[in-house]
Amino acid sequence: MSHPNRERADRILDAAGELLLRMGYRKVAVDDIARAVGIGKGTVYLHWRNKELLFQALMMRESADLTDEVLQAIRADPAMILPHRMIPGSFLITHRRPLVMAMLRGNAEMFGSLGDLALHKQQDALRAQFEETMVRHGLIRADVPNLSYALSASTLGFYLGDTLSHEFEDVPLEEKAAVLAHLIRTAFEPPGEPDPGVVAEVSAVLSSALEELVSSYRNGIYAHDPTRAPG
Amino acid sequence: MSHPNRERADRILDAAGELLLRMGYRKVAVDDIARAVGIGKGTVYLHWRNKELLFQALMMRESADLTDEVLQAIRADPAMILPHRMIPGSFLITHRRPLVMAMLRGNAEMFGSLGDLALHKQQDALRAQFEETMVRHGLIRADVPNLSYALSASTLGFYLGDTLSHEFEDVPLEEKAAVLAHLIRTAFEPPGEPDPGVVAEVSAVLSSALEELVSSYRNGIYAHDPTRAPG
DNA sequence: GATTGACCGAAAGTGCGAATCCGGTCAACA
DNA sequence: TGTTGACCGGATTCGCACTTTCGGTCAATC
Repeated sequence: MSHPNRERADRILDAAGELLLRMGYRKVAVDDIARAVGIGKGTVYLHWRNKELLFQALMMRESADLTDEVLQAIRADPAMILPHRMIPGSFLITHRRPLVMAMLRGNAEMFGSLGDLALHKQQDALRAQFEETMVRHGLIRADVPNLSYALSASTLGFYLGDTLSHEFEDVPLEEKAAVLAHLIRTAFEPPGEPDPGVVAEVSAVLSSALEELVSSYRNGIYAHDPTRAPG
Repeated sequence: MSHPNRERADRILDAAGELLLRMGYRKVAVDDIARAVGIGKGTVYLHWRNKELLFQALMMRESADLTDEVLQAIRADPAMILPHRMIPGSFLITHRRPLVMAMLRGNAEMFGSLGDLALHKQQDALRAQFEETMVRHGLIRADVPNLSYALSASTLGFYLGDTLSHEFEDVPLEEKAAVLAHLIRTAFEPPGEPDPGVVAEVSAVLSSALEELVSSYRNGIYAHDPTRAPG
């Protein structure tokens, strides 16, 4: 069985991520990555069929790690699934991952035509499930019009933040998260304290959904399909 | 007194706006504008010293017209000054002005280095006054952290809307405005009905501030400074 | 079998003179 | 006095040959 070292694959992705942040997709040569790791260029192609798949794997790993961080936070405190904690929490976690930030800001300089492909599909599915679960358990108000759009639009501005305007770029991230928390709680959550039993149940449901997403990401990372026989 | 026709100036700005939308700042030649109006190129320079000032005048007129529309809406119904009506109202009015939309989306293709200059300064000042007045009269909650940032970030996503993602691009504009209204009311306004007396008073204050802004814009449009004597 | 780097060809970059475009001016004109 | 468009020159674009870069392969090597 041809099983290229996973540890080596990770070192390759480490180098790729570092170089990607520094010089952008187009300026990073596969050779650069190989030399940074101290291996031959051909070896990189033992792991992924081409450059694009390599970087897709990199972004998958980033997504997996990020999702895992959220998952851990929920495990540490199930009340984290409440929208006004979950959303600002994800906001903070995401902002500590420059590659993910660059990706969802659509940084065209950094990712030259690096299509997100199925990556967003799964996230969208999860978000839909999140919303549905929340509404069903009464953790999000039923009277919000067009909930999907409402959440998306309300949140977007926080992520794009000082992409334009620079006006608030030195407001501390935690303070921005606090503002987001206020917004989500007042506009999307029902008044009063949530029922601990419901929280525990929803927490369990979402945790397993997140687990599934993480392992789905992880599976995609090292799939290089070495046995590609022609004909 | 050298007073080039204001009506002609307006026709020039009309043509400039049309061409700007169609081909972008760089591709619009002053000659194109002149020919579209049916006048000589030199005549354009009787109105503005150079191309950049012409387009600044165009954007000023857009801003003036937009602001005036908001003003008229307030005059027609003073309750329009309530945040949950004012902000979605401005949202709708703005979205009907493609040039303004392009400008605040920072459409670099369309405006090549066309600095906003003092244009944003005044809008920021007005926004600050709006917020301060609202808070002082109890029309916006006092417990919102970092109000300026909160309003800005909450609103931004609605304006940027489907610049990214395209996911919600065929949600009707009015529905988006309704979502925004819900957001603003629940997150920024105090519960209960506002006092009609307060509404009338604030309406008067804001109206005169808007009037001032409109005429400030209008003054800038035709200022071409023909008597520029050297040293 | 795993690994490598010389090698290939396509594609992108470079240098540079020629051609073109266009903002801005102003003498001529109405 | 108001208007114009030919004209100027700086900047941009174009054409084109040449060079370099780099993704991907594979015979040779370990």
